[in-house]
Amino acid sequence: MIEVEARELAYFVAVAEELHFGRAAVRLSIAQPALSKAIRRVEERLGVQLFVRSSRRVSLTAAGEALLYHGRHALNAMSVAVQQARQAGDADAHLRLVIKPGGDANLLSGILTAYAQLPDARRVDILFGGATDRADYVRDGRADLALLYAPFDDLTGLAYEALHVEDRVAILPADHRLAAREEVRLADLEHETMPRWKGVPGGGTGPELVDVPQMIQMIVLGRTIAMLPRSLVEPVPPGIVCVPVVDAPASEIVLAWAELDRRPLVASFVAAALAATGERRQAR
Amino acid sequence: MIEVEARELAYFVAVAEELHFGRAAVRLSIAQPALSKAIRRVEERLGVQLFVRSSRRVSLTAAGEALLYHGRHALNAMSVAVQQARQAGDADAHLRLVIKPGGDANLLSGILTAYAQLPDARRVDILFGGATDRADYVRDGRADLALLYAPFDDLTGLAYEALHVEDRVAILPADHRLAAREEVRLADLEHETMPRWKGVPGGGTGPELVDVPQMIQMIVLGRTIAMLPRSLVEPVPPGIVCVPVVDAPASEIVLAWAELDRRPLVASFVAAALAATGERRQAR
DNA sequence: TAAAAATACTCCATAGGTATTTTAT
DNA sequence: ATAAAATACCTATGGAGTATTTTTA
Repeated sequence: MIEVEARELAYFVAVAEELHFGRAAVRLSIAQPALSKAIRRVEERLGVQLFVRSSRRVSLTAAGEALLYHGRHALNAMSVAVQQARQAGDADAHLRLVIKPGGDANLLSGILTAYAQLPDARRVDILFGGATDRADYVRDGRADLALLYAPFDDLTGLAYEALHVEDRVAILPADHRLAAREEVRLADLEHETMPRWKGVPGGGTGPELVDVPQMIQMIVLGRTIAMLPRSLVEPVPPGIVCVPVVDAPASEIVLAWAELDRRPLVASFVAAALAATGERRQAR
Repeated sequence: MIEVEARELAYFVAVAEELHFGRAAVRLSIAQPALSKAIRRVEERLGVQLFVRSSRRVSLTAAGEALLYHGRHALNAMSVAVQQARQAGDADAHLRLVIKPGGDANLLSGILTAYAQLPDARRVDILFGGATDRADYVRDGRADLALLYAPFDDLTGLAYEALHVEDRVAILPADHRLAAREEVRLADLEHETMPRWKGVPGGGTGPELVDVPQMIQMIVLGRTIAMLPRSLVEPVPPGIVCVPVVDAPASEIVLAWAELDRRPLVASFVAAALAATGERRQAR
């Protein structure tokens, strides 16, 4: 029935990430021959080669790529199962909500107030995640809920409800050629310098930015412009102008949780949040 | 790092399903004391009790319920990882599409023809699943793609594209009081006898049905009426009348695949299917 | 020739077996 | 009284260690 043990899969993932048996063995705190043997064992049982080895280079086969991708997910699911069991044992564990500092569009206090009214309300721990990893907090069980932005965040594996829909604005220095416009279109911004966001692949050709204050700096200096949901630049700092981008896809603030997490505990919070923000949208 | 091995988790799931250490041990082909010890070991490492045992009854704790639910998913993910690795090693494996016999609304031949034109087309194996388990074929890796019905099938863990949207019709015997109507509303059907479908919890109060031909029988006999997407009763058999239900949520035929499956192989088929059916809808 | 993986072997931790006891209905 | 889980004890498989050899850029 069980073809590969979780430990063996973790060994494989370590080697696949390091592409070096020696370093992977160190990372796993086992000896290199034991690791070599374990991987060979797995290859034998699966009947496929996972690595192409030479004494100078280790690389993944197509089968190895597939096992790395799905294996990471399986290991994550194993650890989630353990965490959920632990937490279910603790009858009055706190709810954990992860947000981006300053990224709640002023919805949070209303939500928390509404939730606190419920008879089954638990204490809520607010965790501060980065711009890009809050979804992972939920996927790997470090948090129960997250405030995320659609369509920016990857919502794979999550269920969600939209709390707030807002238009997107171009954020321009006050002396920019488009700053006086009532509205702009995506085509107007086509040749403008847009920033890259740290940890996010793709994006524009401009400076690499870490957070909004730094972005404001760069815009005031005329080094870049940006396009964001309006709430992220409220209040509008001096020297900056926000112009609605009428044809950009709308941005949504969504409350997300693990798709598999059907605890009433979580549903209650979501219901309270929806009531507090007055939105009704269809859940997945 | 690894807190519970896959084998231990499988042991736990077996006991949780049987609620009996002896029977679970038989099912797992190990001795009962070994199983008792393994479960105790897991409980010890997790620091939570999973079962309440007496010599007459075994039952799950809240922690056990959580571990059963998430553990099943984790074990499934482990087995999917293994299967995907095996299949990736086989460079010209077939695509596996699961459908319900007669449930393709005549879309299938067009899709297959369009797909066969592609330069990277593989052979397509058509699997026949039951009314309710086709989604599971995809979730556990027995199939790569499925034709499903929204909102009937549970699409958790799947990504999908809608191929065809159709209205729902009330299926009535020719002598029914509503049979002459141009259209009906849900309220008109409120006190009618609706069938239960085998393997589907809930539903109406009428006879338990296995398939559409049997349903037709029961409707002709006046034992029940039903409401289904129109394509499932094409051509309309004699003695039967279909009347559109104007306020029922629309039914969609969707082409679904595992959310985590991002193989170009699958994407190609989906693209061909969309082109062949002429629909464009947003994927998840 | 040197870095790195594979092989050879040894050992022991532990999963699993059998026999028996304890427990709760 | 009895069904069923837990405990006691034993065995052996195989995972992991050290030392060494093989491989190829």
